[in-house]
Amino acid sequence: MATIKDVAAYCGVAVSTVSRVLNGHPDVSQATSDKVMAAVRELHYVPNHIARDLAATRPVKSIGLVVRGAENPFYIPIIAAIGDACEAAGYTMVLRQIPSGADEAGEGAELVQSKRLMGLILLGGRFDYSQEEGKAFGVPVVCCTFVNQFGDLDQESYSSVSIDDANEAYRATHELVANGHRHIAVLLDAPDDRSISELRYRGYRQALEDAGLPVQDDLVVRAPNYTMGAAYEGVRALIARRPDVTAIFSVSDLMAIAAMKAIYDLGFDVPRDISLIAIDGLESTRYSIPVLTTFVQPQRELGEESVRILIDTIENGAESKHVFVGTKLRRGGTLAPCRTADEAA
Amino acid sequence: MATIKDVAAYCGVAVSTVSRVLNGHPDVSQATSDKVMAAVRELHYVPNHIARDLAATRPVKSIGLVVRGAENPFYIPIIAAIGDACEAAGYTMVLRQIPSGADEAGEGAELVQSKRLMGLILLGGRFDYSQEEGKAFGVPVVCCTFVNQFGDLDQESYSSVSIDDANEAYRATHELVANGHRHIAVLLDAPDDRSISELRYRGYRQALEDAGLPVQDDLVVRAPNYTMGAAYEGVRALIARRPDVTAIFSVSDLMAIAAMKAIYDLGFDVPRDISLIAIDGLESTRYSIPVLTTFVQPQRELGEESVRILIDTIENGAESKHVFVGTKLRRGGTLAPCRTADEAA
DNA sequence: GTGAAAGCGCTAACAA
DNA sequence: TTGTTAGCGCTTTCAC
Repeated sequence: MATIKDVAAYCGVAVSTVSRVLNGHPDVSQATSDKVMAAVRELHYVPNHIARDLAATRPVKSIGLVVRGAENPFYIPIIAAIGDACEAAGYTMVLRQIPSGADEAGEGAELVQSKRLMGLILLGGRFDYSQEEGKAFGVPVVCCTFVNQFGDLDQESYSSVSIDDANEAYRATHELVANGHRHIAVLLDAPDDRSISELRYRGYRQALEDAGLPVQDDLVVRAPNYTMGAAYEGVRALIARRPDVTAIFSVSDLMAIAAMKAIYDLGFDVPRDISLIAIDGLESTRYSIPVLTTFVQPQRELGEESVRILIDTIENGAESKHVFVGTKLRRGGTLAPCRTADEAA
Repeated sequence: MATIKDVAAYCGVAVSTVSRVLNGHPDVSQATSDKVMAAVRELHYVPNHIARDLAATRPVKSIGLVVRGAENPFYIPIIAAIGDACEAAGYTMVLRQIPSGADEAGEGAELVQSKRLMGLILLGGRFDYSQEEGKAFGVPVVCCTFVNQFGDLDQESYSSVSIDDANEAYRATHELVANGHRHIAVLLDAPDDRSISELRYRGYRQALEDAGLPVQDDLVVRAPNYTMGAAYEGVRALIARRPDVTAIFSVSDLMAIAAMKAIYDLGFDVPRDISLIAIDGLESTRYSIPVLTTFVQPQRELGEESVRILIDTIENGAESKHVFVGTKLRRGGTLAPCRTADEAA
């Protein structure tokens, strides 16, 4: 494999000269530059990034992206947007996928140090980082799609870009209430994971309380890891124990799709018998029958804003900030007024 | 940031000693080892991968994965499987996502050289590599999910793991024929991209010919980039111009879902009026109503087998091979016997 | 405008 | 068992 030395030898100049033309430094004669470039092509020379990064005194523009649960299609456009934004800003993105159960704080810190990264974006992480974990990173951190709500981490020590989960869940649940629904179930992630699911659950409860409706445990369905299979089974069980349920708020699109199937398989109709509303806005749920009614998250914006904040912090020492991006209600066909509203009220 | 020198100085030994304990080499006294490990913890030392890789004389176990069109959910489980398999084999996976239009052969070659990778997996690539492109890699290459059918690349110069696209498409189309369908449309990717879509189109045509049915251009729907939106519009147009169509073979699950929606929105029923069959087997299409009938690809197996072959070639110089993995027909509810079979025949 | 030389952090002979 | 030393391929002063 050709090295910079080979190129230098090939055209009789010093390696430093080759380095200069390769990096577009001034003070190189056109003739030398041409000669070097010709040699580069001739020898099929490709710079070795490993050596380049090691030698570089100016910091290498690179950030890490730790994705927990990358099998979730919701993250795909976000990851793509982050990749594009990094590319555009001249940064290299190092991606690390970790299983749902893994410790992304530790993994992230290790990644940052071993690859000498200048910043870190956490996608789909936990909500309970400790102060110590926060300090271990040593570089600016942005939490994408979530806020560290349950830990004791200083809000000044990191940034975040997400939707206002509790509030959006409140809005979703309120849509159901406003349509006359009284027996409203909720489809959550596995028990007590101190995550997005819990925040949305709070919004759901608040909406019920504000409407003067009771919060009932047997209207709660918990599907471990947001899986469709678990959601499907959970909703079947729900309908069996609570045949009076007329609406379901799902914390994710995919679980709502599974719920729809469960309802259908039991011989009921969406939205005639049971209404459905969710949060996420996956592209594919525009093609469900009927179209899923859901609060669409601006996925690309979530990713782009995360990169913007991170780079601003890295390059200009900008203060940390926590931004909420808005969602947009896609009015599909899974929500209808409650037919039994009067008697149920 | 602490370096190996700091650790060495901290506990009064040479850097080589630190290096030895860090890399688990034998011939280090327990006492020294303990001392070093303590210092490592004390100083929060994390080895610098960049320097390590540069210095390593033994080749760094790493492979590249170039994914073209990573926004396709079909690839997610494959990427995850490849990542897991690499991890298990002690290899580092470097992922490069590139847009659908990009030149993955060039990108792949650049990636391999600049990061000094030992092998390359191409996911979702083109089908027409030239011999020259093949040589440019310089390391073993495995094409995952496709075979280089249209280029003039030697079959001995690379490996591949995929389904037998033409054959599976033949089977899918044949299922429709066997159910009495005579006017069978096909839902393809954008025009003439010399890709999977074309191979499947071949299988479709062959199946029709073998059944003595004509291959008609106006039964072909082409949706650029496999997008759902294009598939939806395309199928609406298809039904408008060919109201006699009773079945559609889609080369991908997602396009089939979009087709289903189009059929429904036009007031028709699946499978009563139009039957649907596809290839892919996405998890989420188990929850469509009715369940999509499709040939399920063993996604994890595709990824794992690719890694196995690549590493075998790297480490043992194994010969290149081309393996076909099988699919499994998931009999959902989108396929029914043709009601107009008699008159149409 | 160009070359010589030092070193980035680490590994791996080779000595001791 | 441990220390010394020479690089890995590149960037970057500092001379010339």
